[in-house]
Amino acid sequence: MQRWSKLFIPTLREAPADAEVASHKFLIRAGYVRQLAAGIYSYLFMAQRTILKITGIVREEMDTIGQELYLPALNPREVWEASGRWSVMGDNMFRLKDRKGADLCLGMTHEEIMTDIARKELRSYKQLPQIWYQIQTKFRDEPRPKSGLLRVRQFTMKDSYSFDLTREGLDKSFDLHDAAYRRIFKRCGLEFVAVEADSGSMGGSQSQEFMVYTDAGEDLVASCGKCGYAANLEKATSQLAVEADQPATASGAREKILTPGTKTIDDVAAFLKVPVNNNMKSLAYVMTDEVKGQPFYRPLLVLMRGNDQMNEAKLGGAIGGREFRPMQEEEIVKYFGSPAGYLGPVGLPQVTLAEEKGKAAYAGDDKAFVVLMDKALDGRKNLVGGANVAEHHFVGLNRGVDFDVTTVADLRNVVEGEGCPKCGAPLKLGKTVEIGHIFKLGTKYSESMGATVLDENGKERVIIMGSYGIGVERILTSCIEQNHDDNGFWLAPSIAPFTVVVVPTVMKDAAIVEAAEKIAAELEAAGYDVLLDDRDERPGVKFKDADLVGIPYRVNIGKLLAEGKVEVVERAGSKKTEVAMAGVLEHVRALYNPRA
RNA sequence: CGGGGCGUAGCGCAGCCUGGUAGCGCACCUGCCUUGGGCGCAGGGGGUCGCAGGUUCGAAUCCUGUCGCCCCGACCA
Repeated sequence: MQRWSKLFIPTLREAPADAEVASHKFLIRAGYVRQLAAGIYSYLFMAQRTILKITGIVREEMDTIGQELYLPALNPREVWEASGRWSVMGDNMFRLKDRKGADLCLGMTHEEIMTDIARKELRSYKQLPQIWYQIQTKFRDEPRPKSGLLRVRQFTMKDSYSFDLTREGLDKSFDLHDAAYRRIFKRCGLEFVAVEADSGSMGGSQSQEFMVYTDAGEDLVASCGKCGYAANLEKATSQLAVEADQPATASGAREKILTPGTKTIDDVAAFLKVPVNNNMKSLAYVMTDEVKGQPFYRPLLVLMRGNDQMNEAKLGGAIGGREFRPMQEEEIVKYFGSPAGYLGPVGLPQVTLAEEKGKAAYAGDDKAFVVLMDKALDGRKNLVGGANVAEHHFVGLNRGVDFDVTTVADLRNVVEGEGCPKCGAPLKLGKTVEIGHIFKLGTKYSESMGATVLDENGKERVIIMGSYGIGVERILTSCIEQNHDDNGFWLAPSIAPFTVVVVPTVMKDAAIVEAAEKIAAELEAAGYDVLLDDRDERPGVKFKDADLVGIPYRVNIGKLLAEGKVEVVERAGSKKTEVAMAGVLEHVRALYNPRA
């Protein structure tokens, strides 16, 4: 049992002005955390207690499928060079030098270190499969830390890695994680969805994210209430309504039209009286490419329907993970010979598509464009597009006649209400926070770093890996986002810093204090984490604090004691019940039994 | 990286425009009072006005630089 009067729980009546989201405000107000710098927080007593409970649950579940390790956060450059990520990670990686001038970094994730152990130690297929996990601090120099503990530069991650000989083995390791993650999040009291996701810069094939719906989220998830389909916007697709094409021009060929002052798609559509989606908008980018090891910038043109939004993750995937950025004004003039607003694919020099080690390669000089077309434009006729001449657009554009494309790909963002790709029911879009991510890495790291074993035929085989993460603090923040009101928040008893707070309303009343002590001791003995609010404060202060700090159950001992009763309050829903002294334990146990 | 905002007591803010040596509420300390939803009264402690430089007799206030923090954007050409 802990006594509030002895603890450091610095609650605040007001939240700092710069706190925006609920979890940030309440973590500060409830005395859980204090900020040290942008995206760097100190966890005080209450936060640390719940973090320990969360990691306790994570550890219990992970121990059923793997083994816990603990790896260095301070990493030498060499390990990250071995995988190629020393340069890929860019400014997101914290870097430093030791006294000898050698480069070090702070780990953002631990594929490299785990793979390094595997390549040095694993020799035989008989040692596989392995699942190794750790709970470690991760460091990421986020370009923009925000929303309290939601996007930070230092945080706790449970990360695990699986090592298998076969694809089937990887599938099994993946499924084990999927099941363990569901158990973990459920035990933490979270509502979550598992969604198809983009595997991003980590590389890999199948990828699944665990998301929590909250307005504080940064990711959009498209989901179908009918069949259960759910996917990150970076991956989501939909069934689109068929749209009517424009009739061909009178001549049957494309025609160049003067369209003065029409710099946006909407302007053009209105001017020509053509539906926006019969317009083809041209987005200009430059991408990094290389020929024979020589890197250079290559122009990239993306063709989309007028109303559609391009998704950068999808674009990145469509160009094989090459880096890209929007073209700047001077570059537009240089590559297109036209000012922005009138760009189109007609007459541009274009690359040819080659195949290199199973990866798409582009052949052509540095003036040659890669032209990508969104799938929604596939088969469309007589489109409107820029003429690469100021104040002019073409009508009657047709692929194969007026222009060619390098690749057709799904590049657009799904819009709410479009048909589910599986069952056709309308899709919903919701903001979410990512709390976990599991994916099949394949051989990306084991191959580049040389992690191999001998199989039963004595043949060298590259280990097949998976990588799996959980953001520990995000479990806490998500719980608060999902369970709060104006007065504070409540956590699931499994992760709350205390399960019950016992509140004697008047400390000068010996009978009340005695009864409170008795009840607190009784609950403690029954396995509850009990906080006794023995502060000499007015009842109102104690009640306000109790509501604020996330404890799911409260027992008030006060004026009802004259009748031999106390009051049990369930924080979620604020349900109050009068209970006889002797029945308190039984009543609370019916709400939650820590030993069940 | 682009744009915007803010740095004055632990928290929330005023003062700055129009320079004259810093204030309010909450919190904190002492005493009295009160005791079921942040009670009341009295007294008290606490601030390099983010930092550096400049202008001035004099700078929280004006100027320059710098650091920090927050928000928006970094797809619709």
